Amino acid sequence: MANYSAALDGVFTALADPTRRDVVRRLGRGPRSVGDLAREFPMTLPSFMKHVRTLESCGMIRTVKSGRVRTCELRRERLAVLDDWLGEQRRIWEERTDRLEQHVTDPKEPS
Amino acid sequence: MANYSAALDGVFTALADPTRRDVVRRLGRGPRSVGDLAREFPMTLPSFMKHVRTLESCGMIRTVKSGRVRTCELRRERLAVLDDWLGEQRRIWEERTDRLEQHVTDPKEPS
DNA sequence: GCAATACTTAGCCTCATGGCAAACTATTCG
DNA sequence: CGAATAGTTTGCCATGAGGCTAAGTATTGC
Repeated sequence: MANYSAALDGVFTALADPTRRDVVRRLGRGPRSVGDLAREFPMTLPSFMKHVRTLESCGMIRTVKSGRVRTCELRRERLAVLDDWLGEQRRIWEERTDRLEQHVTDPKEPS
Repeated sequence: MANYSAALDGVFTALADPTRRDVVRRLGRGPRSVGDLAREFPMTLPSFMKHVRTLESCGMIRTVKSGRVRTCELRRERLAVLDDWLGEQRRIWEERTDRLEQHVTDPKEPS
């Protein structure tokens, strides 16, 4: 469970941008080519490609070039890092809640 | 379920920084003062305060100043926006999976 | 082969982010 | 009151993110 920090940095940063979240959402319905996706966003292709590269380098998507077309596919399993982080948070909260309840149950606990 | 985009921007951006994730983790164990927290990070107080403000303005924490001490408290419920987003993603994926399975079940489906 | 298509690369610009030091304000302790 | 404590404000800086245009490369259709 060591240090997922770099992975978390990448995934959270990638998803912090609405364009990239939108790409993830669209790719959820199935693979698409870069150009095909890009047409749906109000920016130039080079700009859009940066988002694709960002998503790829944090592992959220996989891309393959075949001929002159680059196809993007979502890597759903990558969101596990978010689940893990959320899970860890909740574990910490529950520990705390347990401690608090213990104080209530056993009021002669030293302050 | 309209447009959580601004909230998502804020929360994802806040959590994209390791210092801020760390603050969230520490606050999971209970409220702390700014100075108390700051001592555990290798940066100056003003720099640290920026992180606190970022977390506060996206709603991840609440802070109250009493006397000369500002106390920070986690707002656990704020992570619901992440749960919602993850949930929406999964819903989309499942819809897709259903469609794919339908093609397998009913192979005379037109291409 | 030539033109159109689908990216890629290069270079540039602007703004936001994260960090700093110095100086200031407001509380609290002795 | 005066000093120490706990933040806060200000101003500065370097870097990186996200966007653009222009020009280049590699495929594919006619």
